[in-house]
Amino acid sequence: MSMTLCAADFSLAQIHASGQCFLWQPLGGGAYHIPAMGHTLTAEQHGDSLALSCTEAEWERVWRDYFDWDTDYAAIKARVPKRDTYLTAAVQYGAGLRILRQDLWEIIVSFLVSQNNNIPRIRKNLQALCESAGGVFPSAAFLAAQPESALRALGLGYRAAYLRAAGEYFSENAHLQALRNLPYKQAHERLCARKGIGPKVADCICLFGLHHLDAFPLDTHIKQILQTHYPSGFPYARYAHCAGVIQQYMFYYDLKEGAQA
DNA sequence: AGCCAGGAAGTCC
DNA sequence: GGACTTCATGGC
Repeated sequence: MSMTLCAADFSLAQIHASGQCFLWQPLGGGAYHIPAMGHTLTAEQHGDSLALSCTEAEWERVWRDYFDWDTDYAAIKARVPKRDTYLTAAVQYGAGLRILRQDLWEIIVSFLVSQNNNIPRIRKNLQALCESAGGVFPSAAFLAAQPESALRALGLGYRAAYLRAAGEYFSENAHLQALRNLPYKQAHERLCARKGIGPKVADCICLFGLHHLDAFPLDTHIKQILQTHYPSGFPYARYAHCAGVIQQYMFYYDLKEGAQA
């Protein structure tokens, strides 16, 4: 390890388990191997002590941004009123969560794979995709060149056709860049025009791939939570520009009852 | 055997 | 606009 930081509102274990990144490899003992942005990092956390395998220059150039280090999560948590006992508990439970700033293309692929799927199998599918691409994350051009049958052979099911179509469209790098330049609503609308991308997956791409914190993905967990704990409506207005983070606290809090590691 | 998983598309009305 | 149904796959 080449550097050590003091980490507040930050937990590698919680981030890894929270269903936003699927290729971290747990090494045991609080350590993770993290491939991202064309780099790799080994990170190990004990309490608020975070040890990293990178140089300070690489931290500043790559990982500081990736971990969303400079967003004030304490300020977001402070928006939750104490009388909201459910969210108060959820925020305390997932106090170390972050919305990583991951690569847009990786997020598009990841959440195409995620639809009607579960987290352990999403990991397996994405690992199989990486292995088929020679050990790196498959590029858009690579997916565009795959016969659908080759992708189905990896266990991707009907999502194989969606991945191929996305590969063809996003091989044009300008299409990725255009998304980055749009505000949330317009990015969401443009994403929904792609085959295999509906409202929920588009929101995940906006939140995790474009860091639009207004995005509020409504998956089966969140829909159920809203029915149970907010039958008269969720106070979206209270969480303007951070609803996506609040959503992530709720999602992660809900996972603890599910049997997913 | 049936239901669920970070859903979307197609087909009705 | 909504409410079904179908689409692969694996785990429980």
